[in-house]
Amino acid sequence: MSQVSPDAIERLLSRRGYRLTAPRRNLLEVMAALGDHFSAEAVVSAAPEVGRATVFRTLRLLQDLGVVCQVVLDDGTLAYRLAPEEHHHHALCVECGSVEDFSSPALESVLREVEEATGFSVEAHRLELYGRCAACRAASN
Amino acid sequence: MSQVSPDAIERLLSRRGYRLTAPRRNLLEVMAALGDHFSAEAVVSAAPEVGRATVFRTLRLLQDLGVVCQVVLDDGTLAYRLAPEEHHHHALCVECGSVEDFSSPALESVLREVEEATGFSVEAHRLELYGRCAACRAASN
DNA sequence: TTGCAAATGAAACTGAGTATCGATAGAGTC
DNA sequence: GACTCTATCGATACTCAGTTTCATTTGCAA
Repeated sequence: MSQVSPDAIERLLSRRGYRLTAPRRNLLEVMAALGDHFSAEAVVSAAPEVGRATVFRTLRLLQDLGVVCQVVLDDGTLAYRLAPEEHHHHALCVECGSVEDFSSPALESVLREVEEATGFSVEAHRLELYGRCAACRAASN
Repeated sequence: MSQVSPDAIERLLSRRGYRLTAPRRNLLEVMAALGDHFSAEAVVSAAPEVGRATVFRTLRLLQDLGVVCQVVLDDGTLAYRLAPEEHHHHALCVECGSVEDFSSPALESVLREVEEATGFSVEAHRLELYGRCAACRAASN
């Protein structure tokens, strides 16, 4: 729920043996400033000093570290998001475009059911909801 | 669950007032032959007589008609699939790459819970599972 | 302070999808 | 069967997303 601070991520990086480079610091600032969720391209143009390849490398590194996650938009394109390390899902508002995280223990038991019914063993999953957030519903009554 | 036949789709097209053109017939054959799931690019190169733009237009049309659906692969790229019209989800085997459809009434009640807890009204959703299918599990013991 | 592997950046590439617009061709009508 | 009208098509060129390559730079541990 809480946004991860660039500082905390920097500490995580060095703890894991990754170098604390200027481009990485730079990108963390930029992503925090971009807010909610952002496209890779938005990061590229918000950090013109940083090379394209480095942006994508860093995005992947941060995903591997679990501090950035992918968001599948309703049209199927990908966005990224600074996110809590815990497993969570996204609720995207089709009206204001905001993204909320949520987690659902009940979903886990649904997956367990599917496993039993099909013999498929679930190792990972994505769940994305599209709809209207509380604020937008209130606004339009 | 059952694969939709090109024939049935052709009938659906004309019933809805769309023309039954040679490229469309062609693409339906190609998609059926590509099987399980396929990238847009695979369709483009499997149907060299059909223009790029037409492939994408047709993919979108078939999605709107509900006979083709998107599949989000584990790396976030999109694939397509001839699919039953009913709402369903995908279980992707990371070993053999196969896709199985499933549906889960229990999931619906999970969504209802989320709605009550957050005030978010869910209009659509995606759920993709990644793991190992029954056949691959049996094979590798 | 130095050395070297990790990380970077420029540039060119692939892959996925869109836009434009003149040409083509279903399919209903006569 | 010919006609016509509009949906559809295809060539082409474009954007956006992400990768590859490889020579250069730079954290940081010794």
